Amino acid sequence: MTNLSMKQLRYFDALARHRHFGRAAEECAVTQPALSVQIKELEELIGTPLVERSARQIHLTGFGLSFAERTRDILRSVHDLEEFARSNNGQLGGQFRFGIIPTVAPYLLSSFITEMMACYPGLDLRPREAKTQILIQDLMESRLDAAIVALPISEPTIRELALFDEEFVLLRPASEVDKPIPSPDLLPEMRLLLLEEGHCFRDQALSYCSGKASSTRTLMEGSSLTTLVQMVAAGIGVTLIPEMAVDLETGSAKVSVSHMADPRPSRTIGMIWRKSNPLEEQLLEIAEIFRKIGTSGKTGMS
Amino acid sequence: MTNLSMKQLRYFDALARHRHFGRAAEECAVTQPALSVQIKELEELIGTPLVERSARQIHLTGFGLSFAERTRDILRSVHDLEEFARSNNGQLGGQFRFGIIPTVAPYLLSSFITEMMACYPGLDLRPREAKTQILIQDLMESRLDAAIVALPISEPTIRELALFDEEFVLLRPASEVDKPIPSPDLLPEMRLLLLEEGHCFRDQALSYCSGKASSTRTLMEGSSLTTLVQMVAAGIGVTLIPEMAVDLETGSAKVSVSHMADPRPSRTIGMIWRKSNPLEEQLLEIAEIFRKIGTSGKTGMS
DNA sequence: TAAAAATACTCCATAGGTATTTTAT
DNA sequence: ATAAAATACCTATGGAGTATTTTTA
Repeated sequence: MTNLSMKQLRYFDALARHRHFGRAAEECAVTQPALSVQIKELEELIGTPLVERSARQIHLTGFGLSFAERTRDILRSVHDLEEFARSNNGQLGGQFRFGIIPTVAPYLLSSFITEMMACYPGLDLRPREAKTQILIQDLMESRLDAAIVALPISEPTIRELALFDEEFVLLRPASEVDKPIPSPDLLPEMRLLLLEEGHCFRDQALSYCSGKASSTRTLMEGSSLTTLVQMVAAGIGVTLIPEMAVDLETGSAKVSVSHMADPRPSRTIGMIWRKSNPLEEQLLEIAEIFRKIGTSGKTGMS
Repeated sequence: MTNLSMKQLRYFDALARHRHFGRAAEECAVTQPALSVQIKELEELIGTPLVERSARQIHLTGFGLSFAERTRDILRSVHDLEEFARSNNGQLGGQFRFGIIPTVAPYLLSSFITEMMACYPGLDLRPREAKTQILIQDLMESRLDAAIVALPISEPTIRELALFDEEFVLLRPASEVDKPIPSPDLLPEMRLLLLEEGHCFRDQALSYCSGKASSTRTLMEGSSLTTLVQMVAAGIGVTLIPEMAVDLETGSAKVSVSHMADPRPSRTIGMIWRKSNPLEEQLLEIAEIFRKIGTSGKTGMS
């Protein structure tokens, strides 16, 4: 005698409803002896009679009645679970835990969530905003299913898919609007304002300046693009921001926006996930949604 | 592929906790391939991957996480059910639905319930007060597990167990206290007051009067012993009541209580249940409890 | 006597074990 | 190269079927 089995519960539930071994067996699509044996084993297993047998009609014992109620509850839960699973056939389901870096989140996350809710009504979305390294860590330790970051990230266990490029534009104080576009090398001398350590965008901007900036002591740091923009407006220096941040961040600030000379600086935004994730097909679908969000309204601007 | 099995849920739950096929298998006391196969079949059954396999570590998919939560809930319910059953090994459990006739209930039911609650703390007591015929009907149709009635009831499917006899005593107006004890035959002429049709006690009293009373038009009926006692006190007639009702019913009434001449009238109170009830042993225990209640404080009175 | 459940026995499906291969780090 | 899961194959358990007996109303 091992453990309670689903079969026993199903058979007993049918018996409790029909009060008749033959009809219960019919409902379960087995023969009467098969059901009888299972019920008997169930009673032996739990050590208490559940059924009063008699020739014409059977009854449940008082204990059997209580047992039947609980059994029914359990079977209902199991049925719900099966439905929950089947309604999800091959689809993404349950939770979708995804990360997004802070230099993208403010501009795309809300649209993305809106779109995702429309495409996957049952999905439990769990967004998380953090710097790239944190996201990669979370991804590899399975606290996230996917993340939106700047590529490449070059982790052997991580798959990366490029979605779109975004240009960096130069922000200068409004007073400098008519000055010529500086070369990348000159930016540090103009007091290039950067995000604080740890933001990938900082590194991307730095590398654009050929790394010279690291030897420059005039640059300052801010913890968000909004802060940087305000500092530029105050005449403290210049900065680079992703083009998609322009509308939101420069709306009321006294700054001038300029494209750098070719080759224009840019970064690649992409989605990453564990290579071992078996739902690659669904993740590609989601990546397409994000690509659509990231590129809409952009045509003609860059 | 048939239906979700308990085994699959147990294996998956272990896997979700250990995140390791080998250790999950160990916990389930099976080999790793056995568990792997079951998990794979579970995934096929529900049509969605639950687990991300990789060489060093495995993870659950977002859907797998949700599935694991529900699985755990179900297994907890099942475990509770098993505990509920085992805590009850061969004991009476769940509901105990019992009936009791109105001419016994007021005097013994409260003590009986108190005692039952002490002896069977987990038992869900469902008492029901009704006339004998109703109780027998309910018993045979399995709406009751047992009943306290006056014997015999002589139903072939019903087992009956005598518990104790109770004497009927004569109640006359207080003014008649010194008159001699009448013979049974004379009671109708003294205006014998009876319970209304359907009470077994009415029939028992009538049969004591040798059935002559049925041809007598002077008797009156009341719907409760209390009513009869009040009518006797008002001088309307005489009545017979069970001895155990004396204390409660005659406390403040102006009536005289007399024992009839030998052979004193009496009835047998007993417990009845379906012969098919498999818990006879437990029912006998309960019957003993009722016998104790019914005979306590009675010694020396009859 | 008849309806219904239990029992006896046989068979087959399937769960599980062992040995091995595949995979990913 | 190694740890871990998947696969292949075989065995044994146990669940289900058929035929029959027992029970009881």
